[in-house]
Amino acid sequence: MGLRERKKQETRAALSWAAIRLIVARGYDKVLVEDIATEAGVSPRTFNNYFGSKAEAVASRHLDRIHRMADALRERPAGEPLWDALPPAMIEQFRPGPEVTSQPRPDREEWVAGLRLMMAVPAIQAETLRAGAMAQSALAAAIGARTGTDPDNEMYPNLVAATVLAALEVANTGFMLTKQPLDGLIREALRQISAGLPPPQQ
Amino acid sequence: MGLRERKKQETRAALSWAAIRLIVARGYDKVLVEDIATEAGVSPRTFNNYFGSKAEAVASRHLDRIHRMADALRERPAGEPLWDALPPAMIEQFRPGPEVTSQPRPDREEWVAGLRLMMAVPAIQAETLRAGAMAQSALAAAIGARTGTDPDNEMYPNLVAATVLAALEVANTGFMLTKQPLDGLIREALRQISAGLPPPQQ
DNA sequence: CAGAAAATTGCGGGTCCCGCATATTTGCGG
DNA sequence: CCGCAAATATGCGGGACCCGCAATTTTCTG
Repeated sequence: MGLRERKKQETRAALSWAAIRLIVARGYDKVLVEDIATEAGVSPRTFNNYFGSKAEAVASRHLDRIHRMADALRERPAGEPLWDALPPAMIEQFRPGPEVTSQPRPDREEWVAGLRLMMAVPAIQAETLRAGAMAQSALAAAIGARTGTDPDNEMYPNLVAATVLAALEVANTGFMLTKQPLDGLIREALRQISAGLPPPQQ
Repeated sequence: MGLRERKKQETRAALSWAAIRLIVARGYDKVLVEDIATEAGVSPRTFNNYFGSKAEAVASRHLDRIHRMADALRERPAGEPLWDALPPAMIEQFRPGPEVTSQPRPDREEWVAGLRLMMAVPAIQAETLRAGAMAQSALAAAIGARTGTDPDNEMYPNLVAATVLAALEVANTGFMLTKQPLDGLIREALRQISAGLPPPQQ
């Protein structure tokens, strides 16, 4: 990857992160595209070269995370069973990066409250889900590679990918509502799925 | 439900159906809100009283379908195991209604091609997925009622609902790509999930 | 049938999103 | 090291969207 490509990724990440920070702080409709562009040091027109909407900019962080999950899954030990490899590959990707830890950390409560409000915006929910759907094929490819199945001709890897993302979404929602640790929720969701989701005690 | 409520539902359905028909025929960005409103016999402003965007109007059909799935699930025989009740409750909801069969049926190939194009529009993908997420809680409630679990305090019914919708989505995609019958794809997806999605032959 | 409640409509304006043309930056070969 | 070609950033303009608000019409209720 040349310097050109690298810089593009940086701009993209800067825009996405700026969008999230501003929207969490101020609320979705009190942030204009112009604000985000200024914060990231580019022109408003350039924002729309990278993202088709504010919501897409926000969701792109989620998109990247899932792509990293797919990569992480490929790099798990070769012999490891699929359902053992999945939890760590997923949970890893939630460690906060430098752009978070470097900043003067805002009040935790305030941040989560702002996050909740942001995720309540219809357009953001929609784009976040779409980001998942976009990355689903990458995840399916990684799963296919692990299990010797072909995503283009078999349902299996696609179904696992879709299901895993559904689990992630349920865990995320649970985290927002109950504040239980996210990693525990993810592990529990995957456990139930790999057990075939049997109805309790019957 | 009074006459008032009924009429609102009719208008809503008329708008959604008009949006779909026009967009499938002409393409997403060659259909204005004004066109849809005219087709349904209301003013453009009224369109936005019902839907926040063109995409939401399109997706509302999906939303209704999932709500009907939840209702159908509640009406399955009492003793029937959950994973036996799900496939028929879901598949039922794809029978074409009168608004489809009454119209002079357009060319089948052309229709599917238009549908594919419509579903390729990012905004429509996003809103369709969000419609699923919206109806997910209704589905979870129905599942909770069947299995004696509480969606507010337990992960199980929410996880099943999310997973079932993921299966539906994979089946739908498979249908779009391969033209295999949808009901078979749904049954197969649910079967694999209830079996715990084991990797093949190992 | 009259009054209240609800739905429809028109208008106005801020924002978005994109096409297009231009300017600027980057990478590359000589 | 230089200048050319490709990629990227920017400015401008306009069509469409989306929503608040207030006025009008329709529907329900007693």
